[in-house]
Amino acid sequence: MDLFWSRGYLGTSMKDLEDGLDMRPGSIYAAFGSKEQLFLDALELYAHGMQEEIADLTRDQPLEDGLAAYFQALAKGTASRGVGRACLIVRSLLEAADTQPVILGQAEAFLSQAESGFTALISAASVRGDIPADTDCPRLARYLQSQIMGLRVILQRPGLSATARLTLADDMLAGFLAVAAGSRAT
Amino acid sequence: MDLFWSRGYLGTSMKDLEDGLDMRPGSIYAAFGSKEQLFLDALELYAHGMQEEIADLTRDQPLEDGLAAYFQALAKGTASRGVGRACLIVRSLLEAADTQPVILGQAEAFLSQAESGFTALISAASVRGDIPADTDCPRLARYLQSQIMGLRVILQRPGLSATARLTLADDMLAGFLAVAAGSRAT
DNA sequence: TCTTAACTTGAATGATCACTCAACAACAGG
DNA sequence: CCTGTTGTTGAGTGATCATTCAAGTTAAGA
Repeated sequence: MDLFWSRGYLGTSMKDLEDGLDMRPGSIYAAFGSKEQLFLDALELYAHGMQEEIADLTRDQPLEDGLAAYFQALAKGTASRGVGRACLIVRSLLEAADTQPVILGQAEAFLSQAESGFTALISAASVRGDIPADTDCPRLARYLQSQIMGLRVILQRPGLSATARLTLADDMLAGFLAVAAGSRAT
Repeated sequence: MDLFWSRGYLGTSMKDLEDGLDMRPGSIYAAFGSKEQLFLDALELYAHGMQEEIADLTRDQPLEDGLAAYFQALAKGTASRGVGRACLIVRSLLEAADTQPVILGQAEAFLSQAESGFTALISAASVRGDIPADTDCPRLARYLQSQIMGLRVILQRPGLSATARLTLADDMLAGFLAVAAGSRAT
């Protein structure tokens, strides 16, 4: 998975995979069927881990604190799946856009799944009282997801100072809270 | 440029370029030197156009209206360089991350250039009085840029309803204005 | 120890990759 | 009409691509 994450689907050759998995081509094909299927398996593994990470955000703390900690971790590069790398699903979505329909479809599906995860998170927070009770949860979830996407992409830039990263994380949280306070169901 | 934009650097073969440019390999190499150089030229062309687009945002209207129109255009897919495709520079940044250092460097440089463009835009808006005069312009520009990145990436998803897109654009603007109102220089 | 099934190996496959270059065409100045 | 220049052509280069498969290895059951 790490190989695909750092090099992308097209950028990862079977040679790379042989070395990374310490398997010979025959074994790889016996186990996974094709390079594409292996990639899809890796993508699913990644997406599954990300789902857990989303669910853990508010395990022991209110939404605001969980998000604050998450944004900070992203900015510092200490988040488990955000070490200076944009989301693998986003990466795959962009890479597969016009050329790899199967991968595109899966990436889309996993993003939709992640959106549901955020919706559940926000819904629970509104029940708990962290945010207004009449919040339009799917709508706010979509906003949150696109904020995280933007943050993770911009953090990919090598030349961005540590303070700029942290300030950006703060602003992201502020923006989210402002929209959360205002995005009521109609 | 359109070829690279839709298929990516690795996903575009010389065969594709021969067809797209209607040139034979010899002419392409005589004119551009290498596939990488051709890509860099295309990236520069794209970045240049984007710079103009940024500058035009507030040509005849206050910042808020210009951004609102831009977000709407992105959501509807009518923006000139946002027709359902994420930014080529962002795409290249992700694709080149660990494998194509030269392209990575250029993508980084163009993003930094775009950030300057946004800073100038915001600075002018604060002088004009659209936003508080003591705004931390580079900081707000970074926030705006990451919002646009997130928006354009999420709009790349095929399965996203038209109303969801427009609502998201509205929320983006609301988030930006809230952060703009609060992000003063210290 | 023999049989059998499951798994691994790595050389070989044809396709495609980015790239080169000797031959050729187009045309301007003399 | 020749000559020099500039640009184009496309078959050909070796490398690398994803993939296959006959042969070899391993291990468990009888």
